[in-house]
Amino acid sequence: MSTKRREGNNRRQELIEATLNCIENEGIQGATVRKVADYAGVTNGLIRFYFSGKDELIRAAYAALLEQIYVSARANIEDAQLPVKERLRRFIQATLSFPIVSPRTVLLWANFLPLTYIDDEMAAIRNEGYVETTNILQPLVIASLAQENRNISEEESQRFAIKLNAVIDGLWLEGSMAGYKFQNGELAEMGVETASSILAINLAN
Amino acid sequence: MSTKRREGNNRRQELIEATLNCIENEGIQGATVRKVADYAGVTNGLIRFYFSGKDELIRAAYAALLEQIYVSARANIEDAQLPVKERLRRFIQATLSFPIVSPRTVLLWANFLPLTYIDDEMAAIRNEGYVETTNILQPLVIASLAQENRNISEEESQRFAIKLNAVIDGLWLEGSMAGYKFQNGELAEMGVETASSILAINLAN
DNA sequence: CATAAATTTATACACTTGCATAATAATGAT
DNA sequence: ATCATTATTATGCAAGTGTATAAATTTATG
Repeated sequence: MSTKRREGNNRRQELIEATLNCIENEGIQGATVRKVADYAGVTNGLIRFYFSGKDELIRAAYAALLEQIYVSARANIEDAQLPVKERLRRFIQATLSFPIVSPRTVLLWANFLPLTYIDDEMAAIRNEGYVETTNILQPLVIASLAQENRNISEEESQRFAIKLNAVIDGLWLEGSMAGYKFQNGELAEMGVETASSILAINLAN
Repeated sequence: MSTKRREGNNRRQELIEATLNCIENEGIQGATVRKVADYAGVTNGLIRFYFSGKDELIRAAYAALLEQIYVSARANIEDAQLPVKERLRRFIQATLSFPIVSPRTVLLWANFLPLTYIDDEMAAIRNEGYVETTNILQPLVIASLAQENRNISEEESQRFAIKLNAVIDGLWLEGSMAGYKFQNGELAEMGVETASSILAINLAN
């Protein structure tokens, strides 16, 4: 095989992407160093040049996946100028749209999840982003209800956040695995509707 | 090793249970025929006496898991004498209680899920029970709302069922993976509350 | 209790796995 | 152009994989 050199300095990122593609198509058990190398169009030895071993590659791929999800989820809600209710609505809509809603994302998530119960370092990667995501909803809930002069306890707001989070996760699963059931934007619409019901507030625009 | 013979005719079931235990603890990649045999306290050759190969063992284990989930979910709702609202409430409560809510169940579910996208026979096993479960909620929704003289379209009832299913799935995930957050029965209570909000009906007793 | 059938173990084999190491090729500095 | 550095391939190895097969043990049957 002829030795091809990278143009930029993106081999490491390419290998991570190849890992995700391989896991998506072959499953975590099918993701061997040789198959990942195939997906990247290189030979297996190269992986050990950029990663200390397979474990580090898998961990890097998991971290990259979570990062991609977080970036998509937080799109458009950072703008502090926006009304709170609109930020809450946008968060729900973004989480219930492509690319978060897709067979690929849910498959990768499901493949990695068990590893976080076996490998402590994988658990740490998961927890890093977990708190972050959890703490998005609760402040938005508190602020949105405060706008309607509804002041709720800390405990109540936490339960609201958990309920909203559950609806979003459940619709994400259903939309990702049975996407043919939903028209464009329908899933996000149902998410906003349900969140409105739970909070007894009108989030639609 | 001394050859120990079974008392009853339950070796096959024991091997399936051992497979589930092994996958729960070691993940699907760690579930080799030798490790499964260890979990069952036999030697690896025996697996081939009861199953045509590893694939059949995995499929049997997946089918057994789904069966266990379905049995738990449908507990107490078969009784046609019960008021519909109570049957709906019981279904939600059962799905949001042990053993469906547990790290084991969600871990096994996550480990098997990717296989249903790779192996057609695994996909078939999943689909067998899928329609069955989906069709539980929608009739209960229609009947519950009809009791309040609210007649809804087929499409509307379907959307309600999808929303309820999403809440249940999402709470199931959260409760299984972060069970420490919830007191006894709290998860089921939140499920019934949320379902009540979505349907604009009082399901609590 | 002797013999056949059913169950379980033991062993071997070809193949795959992650990883190590050496050889080769491409790049950059001077 | 030369040479050191970086990147990539090629090759090999020890351990683990699923599976096949024969041997051993237990149970059932007469």
